Amino acid sequence: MKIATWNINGFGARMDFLKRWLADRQPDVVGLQELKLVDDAFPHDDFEALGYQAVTHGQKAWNGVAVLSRLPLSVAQSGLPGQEEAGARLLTVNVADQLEFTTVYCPNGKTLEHDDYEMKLAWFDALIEFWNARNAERAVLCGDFNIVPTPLDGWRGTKADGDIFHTKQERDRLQRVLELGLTDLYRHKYPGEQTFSWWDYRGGSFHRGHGLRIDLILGTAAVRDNLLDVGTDRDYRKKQDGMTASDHAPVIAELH
DNA sequence: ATGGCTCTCGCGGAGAGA
Repeated sequence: MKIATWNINGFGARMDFLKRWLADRQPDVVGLQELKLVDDAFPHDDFEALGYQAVTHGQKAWNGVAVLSRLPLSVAQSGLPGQEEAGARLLTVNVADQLEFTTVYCPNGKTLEHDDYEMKLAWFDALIEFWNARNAERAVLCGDFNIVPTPLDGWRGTKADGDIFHTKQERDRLQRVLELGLTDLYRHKYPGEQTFSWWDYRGGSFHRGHGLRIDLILGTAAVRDNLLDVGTDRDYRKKQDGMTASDHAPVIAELH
């Protein structure tokens, strides 16, 4: 089973690029973030023609998450309880009674002084509470976490410590998520390697290697123990036949 | 660098992203 997470930065702007990627990589289950699309506008027929059932939790212009799957899906949770005002950022589905799959678009925070930073921390507290109440043996929590887990995961290393995305408060929240029984699949498989999943559009960041690893696939022990491989799909951070890429690349994990 | 791209809304240019 091939699972993936991808912040597509606008479904409308990325649909053709997304279809190309699905046909090329053939993932079984995909969590998408930043659709910036209302649910009614999602072209389900187009994706069913490609073999994918879709479930969306969207909103106009901002945020929005979805799961695409080649296996039957049922919705378990749409929206993080108590955090509705933060926007459409969480979707949990059951995949063919084989896997509980949650995708998240965690708040950005903007700056340490902005109200959104406190909102980000509170959102993570709610996520921890939400996950703590779940108990599926085979579960995945994936998405855009908007936190750089350790200095190894950002191009500026320890020089970025304390900046937004790199604060102790944010990293402590992520650590508490992991302590709920989840493993960061990439870091588990490649303990000392550096890879990124996001690069700024500006200033040639991609080609200069100025990126961050903020898109994560976390799994329970049952998922981790069935991990074959995991990595960033860097080719899809690049333009494809004139189609612009998202500023995030897909992250793909292959499981037994 | 003092955010230099790209997205959405909507028709100009502002706000957000990370």
